[in-house]
Amino acid sequence: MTTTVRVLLADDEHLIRGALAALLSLEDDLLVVAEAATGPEALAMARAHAPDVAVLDLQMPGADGVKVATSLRTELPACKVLIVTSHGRPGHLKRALAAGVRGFVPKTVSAQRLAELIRTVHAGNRYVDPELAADAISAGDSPLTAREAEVLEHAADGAPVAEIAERAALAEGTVRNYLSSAASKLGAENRHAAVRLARERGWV
Amino acid sequence: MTTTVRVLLADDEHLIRGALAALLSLEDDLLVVAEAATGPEALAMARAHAPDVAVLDLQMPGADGVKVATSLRTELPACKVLIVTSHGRPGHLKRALAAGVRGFVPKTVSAQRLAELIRTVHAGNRYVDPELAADAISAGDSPLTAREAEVLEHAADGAPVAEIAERAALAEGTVRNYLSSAASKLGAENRHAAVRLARERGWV
DNA sequence: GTCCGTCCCTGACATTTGTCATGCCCGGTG
DNA sequence: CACCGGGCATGACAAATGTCAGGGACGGAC
Repeated sequence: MTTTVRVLLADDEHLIRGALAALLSLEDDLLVVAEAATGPEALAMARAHAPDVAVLDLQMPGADGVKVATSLRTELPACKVLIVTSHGRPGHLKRALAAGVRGFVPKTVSAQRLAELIRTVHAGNRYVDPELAADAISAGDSPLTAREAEVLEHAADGAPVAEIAERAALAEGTVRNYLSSAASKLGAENRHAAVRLARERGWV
Repeated sequence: MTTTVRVLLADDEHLIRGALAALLSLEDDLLVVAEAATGPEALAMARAHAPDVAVLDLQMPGADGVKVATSLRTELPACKVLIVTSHGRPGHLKRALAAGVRGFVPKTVSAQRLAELIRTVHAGNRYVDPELAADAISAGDSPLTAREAEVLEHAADGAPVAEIAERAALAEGTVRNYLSSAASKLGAENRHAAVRLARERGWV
């Protein structure tokens, strides 16, 4: 005998969410009990409906899937989290696993496969997409120190050094130093390319 | 009496494409005759099946929705194009309309609404999402000259000026000049922020 | 035809950014 | 304890970037 799995669906794209809800409803052991379009909404819905499995998009307005997962971990430990994403960055996978996420797959999987995976994580097992896992392993850990990452983040929008220095409460020379060492660690020509690379790998 | 509308579905995310195909099939006047995951594939499928309406994702590997639309316009003038997108940048809408696209909507619409819109464009009418249209109008036209845009594009990945100069066959001083004027037109502090802004508005 | 505005292009100069040598503090090792 | 090694922080110098004034080409207005 199979019990019914109560599912929460969170994705900012109505089109996908609705379509997915319809498709998952075709599986007679899955029941979509709630939908959400933003991070905070997902959290509220989870509190209200206490689903067995939460399917979260990685990028949502308000709070991303990993942040929601972190909150759920403490508030609803019984609720398993499965993350789906369009652009899989290595660092995100690592953060997701650290947040107690049970599954991590790209949106290129079929709905059929997603249904299977919902059952898999509900049964207490884990699953991460092999390709994303390989990427994460080959990309490895972030080589950046805490300050380097912090400064790089402040530099992300192309702000001049003076502004970064003020925001980080550091001397300009120090900021330049961190940016420079971050860039060389990442193999980038300059800080802007470094920002791009760090973003791609999910390290900022 | 309503005739059957033959639809081509192109999106790189299996999950969405499959779900969408299933949902649109519920409408008895819509028939999904082909699916594609990349730009070139969409083009090939369109040639093979000559659909009435092509529903294209804006961002796909190989060639984006607008490029595909441009090719379709000459090869299959009878095929109406409807573009769906997750992140609507003002400039994209403009380029899309210039390419003869009949509809332009964000992925936040419901499947029900999408089905209606497929009928709308099939009937020969146009439809663009009001909010996206408002954004496009308020953002206005690109204030950048041809050269400014070209140089800005070369600068997009954070390359040093010397490299940009070589790629564009210009003196370094000239390149700096274009970058500077582009930045000031966009109200950016420096060229990197300028690149970011131009991207957001879809001007590069 | 001549004027005016705009785009395209350039080199010289000022400013910002990247690199280097250096010093402090802290935790782990012998 | 004395000695690393690594992260944190700084200022001085070299290199890249941004700014400026100006010149040539072209098209539309008068």
